[in-house]
Amino acid sequence: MTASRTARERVRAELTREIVEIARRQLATEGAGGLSLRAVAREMGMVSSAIYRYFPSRDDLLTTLIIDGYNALGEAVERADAATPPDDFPARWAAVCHAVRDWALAHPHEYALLYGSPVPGYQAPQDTIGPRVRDLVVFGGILSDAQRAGALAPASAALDADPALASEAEASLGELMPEVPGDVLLRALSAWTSLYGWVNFEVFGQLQGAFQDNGPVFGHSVRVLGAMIGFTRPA
Amino acid sequence: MTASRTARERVRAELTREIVEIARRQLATEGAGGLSLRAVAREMGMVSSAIYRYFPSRDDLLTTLIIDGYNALGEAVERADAATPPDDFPARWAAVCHAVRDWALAHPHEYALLYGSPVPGYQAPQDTIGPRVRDLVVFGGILSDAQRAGALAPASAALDADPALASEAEASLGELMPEVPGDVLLRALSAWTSLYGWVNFEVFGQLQGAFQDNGPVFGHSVRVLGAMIGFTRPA
DNA sequence: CCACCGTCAAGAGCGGTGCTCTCTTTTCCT
DNA sequence: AGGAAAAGAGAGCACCGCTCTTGACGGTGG
Repeated sequence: MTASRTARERVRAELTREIVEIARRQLATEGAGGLSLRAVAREMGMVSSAIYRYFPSRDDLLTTLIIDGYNALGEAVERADAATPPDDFPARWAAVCHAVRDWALAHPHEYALLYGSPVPGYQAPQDTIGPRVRDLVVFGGILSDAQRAGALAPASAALDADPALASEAEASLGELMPEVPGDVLLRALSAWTSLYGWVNFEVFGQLQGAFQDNGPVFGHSVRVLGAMIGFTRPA
Repeated sequence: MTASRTARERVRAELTREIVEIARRQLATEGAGGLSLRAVAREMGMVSSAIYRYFPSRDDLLTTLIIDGYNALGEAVERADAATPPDDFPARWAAVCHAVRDWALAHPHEYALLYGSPVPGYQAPQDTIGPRVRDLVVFGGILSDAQRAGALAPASAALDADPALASEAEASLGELMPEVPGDVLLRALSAWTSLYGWVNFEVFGQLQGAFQDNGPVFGHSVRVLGAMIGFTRPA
């Protein structure tokens, strides 16, 4: 009974998958603005209105692509972290950074969809908040592990944060990265924004021609930021 | 003679200005994607094709808005820096940072146009490179001044950069911020990306709900980054 | 076995877009 | 005053997202 029903549902799932795939390819070549339901339909040999059986609107298709994007980036980051010795915290931080940059450079339009200007009139639904923080979860794990292993420098006295600020940071980030003191969380936040700031600059062409090869500069920046966070090498 | 000629040219300049103004208002309310030449024409009581007498394409209008945006941001940064005691380098750095953030939060759509995903199919012409770096020029001035005043910490031995990297940084950024050693330039670059990374996150809604008020967190982050760059307080 | 009913593709159509072309009107210069 | 240059008006092209209606297909209950 379900077999026959799934017969229909299977072709539906397959078509849905194909739509998303074609859409992603168009996204990769044309960018988010160039994604056109009619073009997807054309490429599938469908009529444009038929697409609406599968995605009620362009925004819904976009949402799917966004969620997929966050998941792809998150997986890349998770893989990079998992492939690094768990007690070498500077290396894990560097692995995460390079994973983010590499993925972004490999999928610039998808990255733009995730971290660029929000699509006008598009409001991200709640479904995106889970996948959206997968990279942050990995980063939080590294921080927590380092803290537990005593491999995180304490806050420097010269730069201690307002205690209220530190505790607010602990409250809002404590779930993702428990046990890490607020001071360190705030430093880590700066490093995190620097990572994504760099990638934004690079993907969006802001530092075009500044360096012959951005890779080494990025690598050095990652080391500097790791030191700012306070990671110490394994004993 | 020129008076009569300017009679026509004056109305042309006036209309051009009005087009840009309406376009900027639409940009502010609708976002870059919602900018429509037809809507601008409607609001002016013109026919859509008449707009093309003033801007040959939508992209050209966008370019004007972009240049204006860079100039507005640059001016805000310059003003903030000029209003700060010239020998208080941490304060000047902080002033620049807050100027960038404040302007971005006040003009989110214009900011998105400058630092968000590039508009698909749009290639920034050469005219933008001048205004584009006005903020960076200010930052470079602060760095150079601090260096000359001996108010910049030298590179820490533990984090010295590859000499080739440092010299490449000096070569590519030396014009904007002369006399600053490459090591420091690389640290400053990290701080700069952190600044814009933060503002990106905030303007694009990425850290929605993370903090009650982002302002103090940003302020602290700016102090941390200033310390990372190596600014020291005036004697 | 078959009639039924839900699912789906197809097509036409609406209002919108950027942009081009032609035609007329206005303005300026000689 | 007359001709050239500039500007506005209008129609039209190809595209877009999206909606509505129509007809066909196919799994399911009687």
